[in-house]
Amino acid sequence: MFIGDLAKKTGISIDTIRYYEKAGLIFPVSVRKSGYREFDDTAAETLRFIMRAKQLGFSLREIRDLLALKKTPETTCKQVKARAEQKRAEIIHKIQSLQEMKKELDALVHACRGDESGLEACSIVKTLEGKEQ
Amino acid sequence: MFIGDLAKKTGISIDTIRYYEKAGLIFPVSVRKSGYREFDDTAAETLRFIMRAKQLGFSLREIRDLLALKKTPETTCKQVKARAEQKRAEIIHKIQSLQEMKKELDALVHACRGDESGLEACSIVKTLEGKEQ
DNA sequence: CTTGACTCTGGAGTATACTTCAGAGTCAAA
DNA sequence: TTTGACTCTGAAGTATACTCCAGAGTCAAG
Repeated sequence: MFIGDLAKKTGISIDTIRYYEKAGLIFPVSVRKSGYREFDDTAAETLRFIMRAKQLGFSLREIRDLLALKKTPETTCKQVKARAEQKRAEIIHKIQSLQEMKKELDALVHACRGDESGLEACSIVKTLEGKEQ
Repeated sequence: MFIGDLAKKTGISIDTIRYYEKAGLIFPVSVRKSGYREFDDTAAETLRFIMRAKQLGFSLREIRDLLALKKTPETTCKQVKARAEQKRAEIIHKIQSLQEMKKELDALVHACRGDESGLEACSIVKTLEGKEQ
């Protein structure tokens, strides 16, 4: 699979894939003498992981670290586990923040009639008027 | 409260606060003839909201939209509710993605002895070897 | 072996989100 | 009223994450 096929398969542009390779996030399984890169399906999986992680606010550097967990060749088992646990804690924290935000929005949405009436009658707005500028 | 006090209170730099003001995320309660901005505690709350939302992968534009939900002065109740529900759906989606990631990390962490042994013995690495490059 | 689509490298350009700076003016305690 | 810390504006600079481009070379079907 050349880079164009991978791009089509994942919806990520060729330039972005090359950028990710320079940033150490993804690697071709082989490179021909011509410089042509060849990829396999795990590359597509990795790209999907990158997209998901990006949407969740992880930087490319952090994503590179997450991916590195999966192929560290010179650290001990203990170190690998410690990094996995740290990332797990970060993720739990993000989930909690999002759940707080969701709860706030739940309260707003459920209190609101959601009809064509003006804002004077909107309970979302009423609820918030006392709290925000 | 001047901008420096707000900066100390929230840990966000003066310049960043001014940048957020230009981007329409935060506003002083008043501005003196001298140009000096005055803020109140709701500004600090807003800044904390911004920090939280940023960590979760929302762009400044999206955060501005979230904040705008709280003070829309010219739309109908229905429109406000629709936007709240849309943001709620986005947040639910983010939570689901994070929970998938957490599940993956859970499996890795719990399967791992986490001792000083080399990577040949590390179950995290073993688990992933078959899946990633 | 030609041809058209594809890929390469390196560098420049763009959007977002800050960050720094200069030079001028403001605040309020003493 | 002086003084030292603080604030203002506008513009330039930085980091991250792409995005685009030129010019040269490669691939594989016919």
